Amino acid sequence: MASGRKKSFDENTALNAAMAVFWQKGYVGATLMDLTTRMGINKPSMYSAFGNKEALFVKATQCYIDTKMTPHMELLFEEGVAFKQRLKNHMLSIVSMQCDPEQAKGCYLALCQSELVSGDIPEQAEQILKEADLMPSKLYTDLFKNDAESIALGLNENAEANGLSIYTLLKGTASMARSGIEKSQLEYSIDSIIAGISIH
Amino acid sequence: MASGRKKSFDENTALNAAMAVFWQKGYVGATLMDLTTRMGINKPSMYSAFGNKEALFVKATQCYIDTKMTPHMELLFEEGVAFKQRLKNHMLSIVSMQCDPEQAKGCYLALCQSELVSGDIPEQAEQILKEADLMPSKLYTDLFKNDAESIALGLNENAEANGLSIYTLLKGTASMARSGIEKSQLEYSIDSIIAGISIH
DNA sequence: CTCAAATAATACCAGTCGGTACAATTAATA
DNA sequence: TATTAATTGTACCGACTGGTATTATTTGAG
Repeated sequence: MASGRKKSFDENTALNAAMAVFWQKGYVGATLMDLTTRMGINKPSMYSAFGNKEALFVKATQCYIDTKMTPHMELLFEEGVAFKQRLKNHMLSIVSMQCDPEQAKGCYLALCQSELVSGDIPEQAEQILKEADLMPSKLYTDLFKNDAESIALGLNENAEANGLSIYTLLKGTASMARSGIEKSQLEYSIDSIIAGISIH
Repeated sequence: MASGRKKSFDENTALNAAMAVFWQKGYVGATLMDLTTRMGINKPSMYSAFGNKEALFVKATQCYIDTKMTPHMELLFEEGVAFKQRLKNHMLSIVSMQCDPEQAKGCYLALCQSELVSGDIPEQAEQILKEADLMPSKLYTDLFKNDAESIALGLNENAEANGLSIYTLLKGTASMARSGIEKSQLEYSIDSIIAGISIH
């Protein structure tokens, strides 16, 4: 059996490039020209490797979740670190990425989720974006509800509202980051929201 | 002198319809088809009345600022209302609009500002969006710096950071609102941030 | 009633969109 | 080395983009 011409590009490298484009331009705004140019391949190669624009987007989004979002989560459960400090470390880590000048500013997911209302996002893309939006809400709520220190502090009483407050502020920092604000200017708001939820 | 055929549509009504489309789809996502259909006119009428897509966008954006954004500001300076209560009233008023089911969810400006990074926004549109982003930062900072009650509470010490915290949270609520969350679920985060900035 | 001015409607323009057919290359197997 | 499978580059498709030329319609003034 003959085995054919070797692929001249690395799929994972190309996928990361596509992720960077969607991160910058969103789903609708990213054209196949933008994508294939940054991926360093041409259209037929993209279509044979990933299917179509929507399938590429789904894979790029999953890649973002796995490599850019999930890593911040373990900071919430670090042993030997006080609850509020864990919360702060987690949020600082996210804001740090949102403001990182080496990649697109803000949050890939927040950007693309804002496109959903337009009605121009195909079905599977819509689904993964909506699922990704539910995940943090649930995670934060569970944390406030179940963490021993959180319970000791009485923060489990308003677990859902506390979780939503954290998530809301992080969406705000994503938006601010996209407008070009520096990380150092956003740290204060993290302290504020953590202090604020401790009062109610 | 002959005076010609009467215009069959109201410019202000059409402009409000255009505003609604940009609010839903952003600048890039809003096509002339979307716009003219919702405006109830055809392309040549739009071009003769407003110039082109960019000029229409600039007018629609100014319309949003004047009719949808500015009205919330006076709540910050209402006589006989305590400082934190003024802050809360102001923020609740904004979140109420962001979640209003009668119009597009979230914030027109936040949505379109998120498109700036893509590089696909023409010059004048970019300018008005950037200016509109600086306005709230400055307003909140000045309020914390100069308001008598704010000074009495010591909140003028971190005026800029406090102002940025408020603005950041409101961008977060805009993003949450766009995802379809209810107003009642966001009120808690407002109390949290106001309580939080009082502590530092 | 005629004429001129302003509007509206239709049709069209070049450029770009996502997507694909087809032919030219490349490489391993027989 | 001939064959065959896989990837590449080029050229193209219909649909849609923002924008406009042209024609048809409506109006008030003379």
